[in-house]
Amino acid sequence: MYERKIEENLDCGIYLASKVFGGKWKCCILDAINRGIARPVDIGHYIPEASKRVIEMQLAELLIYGMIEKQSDDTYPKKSEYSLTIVGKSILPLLAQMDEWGLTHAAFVKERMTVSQNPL
Amino acid sequence: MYERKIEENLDCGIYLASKVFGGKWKCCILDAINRGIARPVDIGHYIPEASKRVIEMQLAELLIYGMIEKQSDDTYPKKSEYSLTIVGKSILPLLAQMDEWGLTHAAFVKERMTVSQNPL
DNA sequence: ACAATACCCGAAGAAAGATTCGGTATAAAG
DNA sequence: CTTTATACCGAATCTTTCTTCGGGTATTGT
Repeated sequence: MYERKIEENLDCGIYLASKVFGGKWKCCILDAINRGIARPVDIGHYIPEASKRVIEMQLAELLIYGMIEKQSDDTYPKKSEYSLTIVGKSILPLLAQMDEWGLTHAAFVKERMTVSQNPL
Repeated sequence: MYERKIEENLDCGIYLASKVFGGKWKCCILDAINRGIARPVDIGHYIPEASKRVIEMQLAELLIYGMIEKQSDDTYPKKSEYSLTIVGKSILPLLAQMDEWGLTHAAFVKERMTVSQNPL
């Protein structure tokens, strides 16, 4: 079984928050589910750049953290549906603000990145 | 020179934002500088868990992105001082909110993590 | 001279995270 | 009976990020 090597600081709010929704596509997944895109296949179509596997893994994480919940009727082909929990919904305003900050300052940041030659 | 393999999407505000302040200690560094802890040595003392090197690297990144600026009078031993730029200050409310969200839901998340046996 | 201090940098390797590929399960449709 | 569809999981490999260690520079104090 996998065991983390480097200690975590879950008492830092920012650290905990970024653990919960800091994966490569978690924000997009939450956004998709919030828009009613409930099933893994459809989330995959909504975010075509993300690999199928990472969506599965991050859905699993979000489930563990209690950000989303799953309804899975056992008809076949399986049709799992995910929805946001109350706690899951509570981060949406935060994501919206991050997005807004990013879009507002995108030009500034890009400018700075090209001026200094470093590719970060 | 290091070259990124995987394409980035800098047009997503969240992606850009997390690129700018998403490193392991960038938030803490910004917090420190905001509190007037201006010099690398002192930042290091303020965040003893962070390695010296990562602080240097993340300071350099924040400088490139224009979140902080450097005053370096060339007396010796060198005394560089960092301060937040206007743009750098503009993310502070966001960080405060992330921290608040994290602290508010820390107990919930930790509970969920222990109930499901997975160590993430 | 020479240590001490403070900042910065490079490079090797470890750790975390993502990607890729393959597999399981089940039932309905062809 | 074979194919198709959907969800999920495991493992190898690759990419990115962090750690660790060492070095360089230039001044001040001994």
